[in-house]
This record gives sequence, C-alpha cells and structure tokens, in this order.
Amino acid sequence: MGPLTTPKKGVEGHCVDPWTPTSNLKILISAASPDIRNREKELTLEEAAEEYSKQDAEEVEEGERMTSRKDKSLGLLCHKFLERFEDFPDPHKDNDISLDDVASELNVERRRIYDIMNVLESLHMVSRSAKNHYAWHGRTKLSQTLFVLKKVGEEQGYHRQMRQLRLRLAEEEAAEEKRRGAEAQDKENREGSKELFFVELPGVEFRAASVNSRKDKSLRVMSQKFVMLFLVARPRVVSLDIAAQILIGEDQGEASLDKNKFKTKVRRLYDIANVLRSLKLIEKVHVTEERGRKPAFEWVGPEEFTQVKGQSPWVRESDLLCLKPVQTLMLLRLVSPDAEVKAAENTKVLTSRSSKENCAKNLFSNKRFTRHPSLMKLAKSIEEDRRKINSAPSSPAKSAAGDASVDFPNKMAQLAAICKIQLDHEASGPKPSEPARTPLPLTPATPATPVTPLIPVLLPQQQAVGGGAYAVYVPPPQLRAAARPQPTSLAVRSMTFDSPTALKRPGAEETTESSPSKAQRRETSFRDVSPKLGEILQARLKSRGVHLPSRTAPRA
DNA sequence: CCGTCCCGCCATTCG
DNA sequence: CGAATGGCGGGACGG
Repeated sequence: MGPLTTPKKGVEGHCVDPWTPTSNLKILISAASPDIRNREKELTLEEAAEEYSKQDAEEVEEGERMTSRKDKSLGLLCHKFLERFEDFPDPHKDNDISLDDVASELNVERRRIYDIMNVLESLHMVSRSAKNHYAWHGRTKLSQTLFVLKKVGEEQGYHRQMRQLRLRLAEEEAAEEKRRGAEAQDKENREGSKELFFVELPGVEFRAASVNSRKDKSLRVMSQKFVMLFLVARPRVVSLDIAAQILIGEDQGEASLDKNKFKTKVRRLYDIANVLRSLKLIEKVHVTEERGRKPAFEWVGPEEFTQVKGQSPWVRESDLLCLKPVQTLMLLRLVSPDAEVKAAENTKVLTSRSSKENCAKNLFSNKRFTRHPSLMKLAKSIEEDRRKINSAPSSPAKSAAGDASVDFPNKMAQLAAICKIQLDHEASGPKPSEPARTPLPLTPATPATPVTPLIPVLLPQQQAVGGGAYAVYVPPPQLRAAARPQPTSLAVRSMTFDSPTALKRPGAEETTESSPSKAQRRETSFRDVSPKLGEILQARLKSRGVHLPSRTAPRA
C-alpha cells in the first residue's frame, strides 16, 4: 500500500462516524440558523438527494455506510456549505465564516474547504477577512461581479477565441487522421491576449500583476475565466475541452506541454464546475458533434445583471467634484496614458504631502502596475491594517473612523474604474438614442500603449462592511478594432444540446452579434447610472489641457 | 474502458 | 519555524 494511493473505502480507522448519504445534511440543516432554514428545508434536501444520485429509488439501505463517492463530492459539500448562509445576508450581521468550524461541521478536511472558498471568492461571494476567516457576502455582489467579468471577457475576445476553437476542433476531427502536431497558425488567437487580465481579490495586495508570479494562478483566476467564457459564449454553453484550451494558452506561454497540462486543467475545471453547479449558475449538458458527445456546461445563472438594485454603489458625480488636484491627476493617468507626461511635472509639487496621498499615488499612478517590492510592501501594510480592523475580536462593528486612510486608495481606484468603463463605452459605441455621435473615435490620443499597462478596475462596494475592494486587471483598451469577422455563426451549427434546459430554449436568439450596430445591446452602461459623470470628468480634464476621446459634441 | 474527480502529499506563503 | 494555503496528479469509483 503505497503512500500515494487513494485510501480504499472507509476502512481506515480515522473515519469513525457512521455516515449516511443525507445524515450529514440533516444535521447541518437543523444546525443552521433557524431563520435561514425554513425556506428550502425540504426542497434542498430533495434536490441534494436527487441531483447527486439520480435513480436512487430505494434508499432503504439506511443504516449502512453507503458512503459512495458522490456523498463526498465537492458539489454536495458546497451545497451543504451554502445552505448555512443566506443568499443576501444582512451586511450588519455577523457573516463571519470560520474555516475550522465549517470544516468540522461539514466533516471534511480543510483542503476541501479551500477549494470551495476559492471559487466563491472568485465570484466575490466571500472574501478572506482574516487568517482562518472569511466574510460571507452571498449574492449581494454577484451582479456586479458578473457584470465586470463579462466585460473583461469581451475585452479579452473570448467569444472570438471560442468560435475559432470550435471551428478548429471541428476541422481537426473532420480531417483527423492527419496527425499534424504543428498548428502554428495560432496567429489571430494570440493577438491581444498575451498578458491578459489577472484577478486580484480583496484588499490591495497587487502581488504579481502581470507576469503571474508563481502563486495566485489557479483556481481563483481560472474560475473567473471560466465564468467569463459563459458570459460571452453565444449559446451559453461551454465544453470542457474548449475552456481548458483557452485557459491554458493564457497563463503559461506557448510552451503548452499539452497533454498533461490539459488533463490537469480539465480536472481543475471539474472542481470549479461542481461548485458553480451547486450555485445553480451552470448545469451539465452535452454537446453532440459529429464525433460524439462531449461534456459541457450551460450557463443558467442570471443573464441580464444590472448594477444592483437599490442605491447604486457607483461613485457619484459629486465625488468627482470633490477630488483634489492630486487625485484628479491620478485618475487622469489611469484613464489616459497620454496625460501621464503632462502630469509628471505637476506630480513633483504634490508628491510629498501626507503619507496617505503618497501611498495612493504610488499605488495608482503607475499603470504598469509595478512589481516593485517596495510598493507591494506598502500595499500590503495597508491591507494588513484593514484586516486587523476587520478581525478585531472586540469590535464586531466596523470601526468607523480611521478608515479614511485606507479608504482613499480604494476610492480612487473605484473612480478610475468607472471612468474607464465609461470611456470604453463611449469609445466603442454611443447609445442609439444619443443624437450627437462621433464616428467611433478609438482613443485617438492613445495609439498603442508600449508596455502592457494593466488598468485596475475596482468594483465599487460599500465599504461599510467587509471592506476592501477587489480588482480585475484588464489589458489596455483593445485598440485593435474588433474586426467583425465573417458571419460564421455556422461554426456552432452542428451542435445540439441535449439537456432538459437546453431543449427548452428553441432556436434562441443567437443571431445577434453579427450586426455591428446591434451588438450594443441594452447592456446597462455606466451612463445609465450617472449620465453626467463623463462630462464632468472631461471638463476637468480639459481644464488641464488634456483631451480624451469624447462622445458629446467636442466644443473645441 | 473511460469520464469524473476524491484524496492527500507536499510546495508555498503567511504569521 | 510551524501553520495556513492551495497546486497538483495518482488512481479510485461508477457507469
């Protein structure tokens, strides 16, 4: 019995508790907060039982440790985990999650919990708050997260990549016997997707910006990418191999020592898919191609995510008006590389003020996000402070004051993100209703950014609780016009989906996208939230002698 | 046989 | 240094 083998069944002595498929679940449910419980009590119980053990017509074998593999699946585990929390928790309540507690209550090794937490974290449903603790956010941020993920996914040209891959794979199958290992025609594919975006989570640790420094590679990032694929895929279906294919090309360079790497990637995707599935965001389906059926998943989560109901968390114009010179400057630089030069001089003067300004300046002034050790250290200390406050045993409630210092950077980034998004929208296409429109001025001032600058996009979030903003690093504004390719939507023609849900949607509106103008769906743009922000910003900028791609009638 | 994916060793990073 | 994290892939399980 080698040390490297999966222990057989439950013969080992350490598995002392009599298990039943659902016993664990029951205990959990009854242990869950009473106020959360009712709603789905029976429902979830059934679901769990059904979803994970199809035709289990006779669960008569009660007393036996029918601890089949499925009872320990990540999916079920995740399901059990999720049951303990509300989808939309009261931010003022104690939404702390203790790894140890969860692990023991769910009867699993910590390792498994990490798996779940990682993908939940990638969706911002939780965030690490302290050492062995996470903060539960539920789905309160999901909309925003998806919104951004989708956007980034589009910028990444994922839909295009997928289309190509599907096409290519289909071809390969057709002319299969030709074992041509050379597919150097990666051409278009590699275009703008060299460094790609990178995802950071809570806090300000910009560790490993672009050239993925060792860590923080897998799960979290992979999970986000995976989700992006769904949000961008035409028929909202993504097959594992295609996903793996795309996700591989990104991190590691070309030298994809495929085969093994591919296999590993797929394994990881299964993990992610499983928790995504218990989140009811995706569903397993099969795509039937000429060459048999392939496993795939279909997005069944929200389609039209808006910016969150109720009070919009977005920064308001008033915020912009309150900016101090330095701040505006920083913002400027984030949004427009060109301004950098001009800003450079002014910077000197404003540089040494209070420490916080310095800090903010350092963190956000340089777009090519600096792996500079000193900066990272700085960022880290900030984050640390925040965490301390967060996990202070004595202060359940957020410490109100004193946050100003850490608040600052976040705010700035937030602002930048918004401006970036808005500018992008304006540059890529004005709203149909807008009368005044300039003919697609693709950032005239910024022809080609030299060094892949990563623009941090922070999703706004009320820092009342949970603190810490998270970021999604995106590549420079895609300059390359998203060349409207041939109307090849035929690529997916040969696919059929055979799953209950897939069948439900006949035809489906997938023809879109081929129409350039129509491509701008009713996507909720930032403008909807704060229509004047752009003008205000531009006014400010102009007063500084900077010009940005403008949408409204350029008055000069 | 093969699609899934659990399990846990052990490298990394944190404190 | 020990503890917390989490990459990674062998090979078990179920169909």
